Amino acid sequence: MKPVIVWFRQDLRLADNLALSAACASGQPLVCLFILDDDTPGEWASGAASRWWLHHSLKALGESIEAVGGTLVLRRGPAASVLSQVICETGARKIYWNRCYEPYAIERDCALKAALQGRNIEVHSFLGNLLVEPWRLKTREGAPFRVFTPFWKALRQLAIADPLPVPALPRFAPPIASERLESWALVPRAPDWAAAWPSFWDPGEAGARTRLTEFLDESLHAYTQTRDWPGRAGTSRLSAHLHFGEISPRQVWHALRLTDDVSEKFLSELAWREFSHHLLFHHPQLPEAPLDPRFARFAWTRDDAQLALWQHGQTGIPIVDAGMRQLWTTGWMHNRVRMIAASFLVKHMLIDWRVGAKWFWDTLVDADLANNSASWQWIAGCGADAAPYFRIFNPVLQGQRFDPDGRYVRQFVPEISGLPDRFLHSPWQAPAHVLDAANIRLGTTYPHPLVDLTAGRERALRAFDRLKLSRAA
DNA sequence: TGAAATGTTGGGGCG
DNA sequence: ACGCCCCAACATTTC
Repeated sequence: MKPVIVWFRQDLRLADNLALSAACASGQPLVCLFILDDDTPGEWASGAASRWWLHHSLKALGESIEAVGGTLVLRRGPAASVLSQVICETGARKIYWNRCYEPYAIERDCALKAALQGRNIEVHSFLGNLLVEPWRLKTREGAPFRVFTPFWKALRQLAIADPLPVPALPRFAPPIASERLESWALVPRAPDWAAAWPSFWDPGEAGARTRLTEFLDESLHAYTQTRDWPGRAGTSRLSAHLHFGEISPRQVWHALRLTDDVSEKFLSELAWREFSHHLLFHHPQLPEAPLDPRFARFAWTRDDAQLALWQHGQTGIPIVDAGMRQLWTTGWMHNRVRMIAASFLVKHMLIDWRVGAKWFWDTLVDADLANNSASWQWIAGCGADAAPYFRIFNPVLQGQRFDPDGRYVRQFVPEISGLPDRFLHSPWQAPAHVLDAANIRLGTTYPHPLVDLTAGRERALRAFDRLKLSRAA
C-alpha cells in the first residue's frame, strides 16, 4: 500500500491537526515530513531567536511521533525539490498539508500544487493556524475589512468548529533517511546566548497546553487589568506556540469561549492576530510598503549609531531600555512595552518602522510576518485602523502608569534600580543627591536620554504633519 | 490600545 | 453673608 506524506509546516502538533487527521483517515501509512527551506522565504527566512524555538519544537514533535511508533523525517532544501525527492523515495501519491498564508508561502504552495497534480499526485490542503480562512470575512460591500472593530464583530458571530483530538495513528511507512536535527545548527553555540531560555520557554505541543492551562488558571480572571503590566505575568505568552502551530487558535478559542467579559477581551486579542493575517493576505506588500500611500515618501532618519543604542537598550529611557533588554535576553517582549519601544523608535527617533520590524524579526521567538508587519505599521500610523500619527506615547507616563512599582524596569535595568519610584522612569529629572544616593552617574553608569522627550514629540508632530499637507497639495 | 492644551465646574479660602 | 478668586478635578478639544 502506497504511503501518504504529511508535510508539517507551521502546525507542529498532533491534536487538532486537520491535515494529519485526514491523512490518518485515508488508512494509508504515513510519512511525516518537515522541510527546512531558507531559500523560499528569502529575506523573511526565520531569524535567530525563531530558529532556537523551531529546534526545540521539532525535537518535541519528533518525540511525540516516535512515542506512537513513527518518525519525523527532516530534510533541508528548497521545498519543491525536497518533496520530489521524498515522493520518489516513498512512492507516495498523496500529500497533506495545512495552509500557510505568507505571500511567499502562497506562491510556493500554488506552484507546488499545480506541479504535483500534473504528476497525478493528490494534494489535500486544510485551514492553517487561523480561526477562519482570510478570504472568508468580507464587509457588506464585499471588500476585505480594514478596521478592526467591524472585523471582530463579524468574526465573533461565526461558529468556530470544535478542535479535533489527536488521531488514532495508523501504521507508519518504513522509515527513510532523515537529517539530524543537530546538524541544522538552529541553536546558537559559542556563545550560547539562549542558554537560559529553557527556563522561560517550553516549546512544543505539551508546553503549549501547559502554558494555556496555567494562563486560564492563574491570569485570566484578572486579565483585563494585568495584561498591561509588564512587571506581572498577566498575558498568555502563547504567541510563539501559536506561531509554530503547537496549539491552534481554535483550541484556544474553545478553551475560553465567549463566556464573560474577560474571555471576550482575551479573544479579541486573538482576533487581532487573525486581523493581521487577514491584512497580510489581502495586502501582500504589508511587510515592505506602508498601507497608507502618503507614507511612501516619508523622510525617515538613518542613524545606525542611534539605532544600535535602541537595539541594545541604551536609549536612556528606562521603560524602552527594559523592553529592548527583555527582548535581547529572553527572545520576547511584553506587548505594552513593544508599543512603547516601537513608538519611541518611529516617532521620537524618526527611524523607519521597517528597520524596527527587521530587528524584532531576528530577536523575537514569536516572530510572525503578519503580526509583526501589521503591528509596526499600526504604531507608525501608516497601517490599517492605525493609531493616528499624532498619537505619540510618552514613555515616562507609560512607565509610571503601567510599571508604577518599577518592578519591570528594575529587573531589566538594574543599574538604576536604586532610584525611588518617583524618578525611576525619568532619571534625568532626579536631583543630584538622589542620583548620588542611588549610585548613578548619568552619562557614565546609565545614558542621558537619547532624545529629549518634549523636543522629540514636537519634531515628530512637525514631520508627520507634512503628510497631511502633501495630501492637500 | 495618547498626550497636552484648553475649557468647565464646584468647593473652599478670604476679603 | 456674599462674591471673588484660586485651583484641583474632570471634561473636551486639538495635535
